[in-house]
Amino acid sequence: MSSEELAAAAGVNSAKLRKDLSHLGSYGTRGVGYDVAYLLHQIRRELGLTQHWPIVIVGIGNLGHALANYRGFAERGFRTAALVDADPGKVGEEVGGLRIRPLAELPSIVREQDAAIGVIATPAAAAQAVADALVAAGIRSILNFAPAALVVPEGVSVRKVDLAVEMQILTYYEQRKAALDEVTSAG
Amino acid sequence: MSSEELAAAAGVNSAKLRKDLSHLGSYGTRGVGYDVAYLLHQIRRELGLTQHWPIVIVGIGNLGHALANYRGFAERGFRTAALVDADPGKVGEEVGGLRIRPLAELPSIVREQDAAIGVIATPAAAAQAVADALVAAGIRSILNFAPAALVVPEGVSVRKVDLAVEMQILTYYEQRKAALDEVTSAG
DNA sequence: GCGTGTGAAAACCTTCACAGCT
DNA sequence: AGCTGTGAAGGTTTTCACACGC
Repeated sequence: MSSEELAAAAGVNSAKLRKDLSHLGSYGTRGVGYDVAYLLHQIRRELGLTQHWPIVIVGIGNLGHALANYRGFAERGFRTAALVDADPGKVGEEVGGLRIRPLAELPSIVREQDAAIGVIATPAAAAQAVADALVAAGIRSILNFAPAALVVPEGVSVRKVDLAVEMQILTYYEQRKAALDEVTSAG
Repeated sequence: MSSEELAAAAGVNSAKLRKDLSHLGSYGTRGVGYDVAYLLHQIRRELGLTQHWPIVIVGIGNLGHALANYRGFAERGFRTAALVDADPGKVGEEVGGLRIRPLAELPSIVREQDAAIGVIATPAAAAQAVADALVAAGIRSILNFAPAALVVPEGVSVRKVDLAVEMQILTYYEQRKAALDEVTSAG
């Protein structure tokens, strides 16, 4: 398959796609294109998608529930190793085949399961304390769904997903579209 | 508050923060800093966060459930106007105080509720068909949680949130950290 | 004196365009 | 002939650094 076709499928410029792929090495054939299966294998290897990563979800509210039951993770190389909640009323409850465990067990969970990623699905007010607990337990990668800016030590990676912000970005464009419509119909 | 303090809180460079704010106008005072309350008001106005936006959630599985019950939206100016699912078995069921409605009702929902954003929380296989239905119903902004690249007409905005990709980015860094550790301990 | 607002410089990213391999 | 891989060009974003107003 040519870079032109791959780029069209991905919605990007073909030169960009070729340059990006060139960072992995020369896996294309001039005059022919790319062997998609081989390319996928190389990309997976480079991105570390060939191994399975155990994750710990903290905060089993609505979002935590959804994440615990989400099939997409397993399909993409992630295994939900444990569920944790600070609420003693929730501890012991079973969600998606896993028993909810207390925050205090984080260190042993991380050790036993060799957990690589902590997912924070708590309210914003609890997020920093949970992040501190995850880091203390040995976690070095955090995916944060709480609308809070986390402070973590050097060497710990944090990614934040803020659902409301995603929508706000859409409404910003929506507003601009509306303003543009007005100008257009007036002019 | 100075740009230095605001930048530290946001985790960015102070010059960048000042330049970004300057696009909204001159809301700071030289030698003093910014009036945070006034600044927030100006930012909210510019970003269109002063009005409430009705949203429609399509696909009431685990994620759809979580989104329907998520409090964070209301706090940030979004109102869940309707829940929609293609599964006749789910239609009529009540989630978060709203009755699930069939896909066929999308046009009337969008008209009656003046819905601005469609949220796709379906499996990947259904995502394009749902997007087409949303666009046909008059929606011009889509937030897509399905791991699928949507094709939409000019003038329709799409944002994609892929939870597995977020984790893959973390594991990529994790892998690089591990490789670096090896080199360091070997050298 | 202090901190904003902003030209200019530096860094970074994307696209062009074509030499070179199949 | 056709498509990759990549220098060079063009564009955008980030940072620097300082004139200017409080």
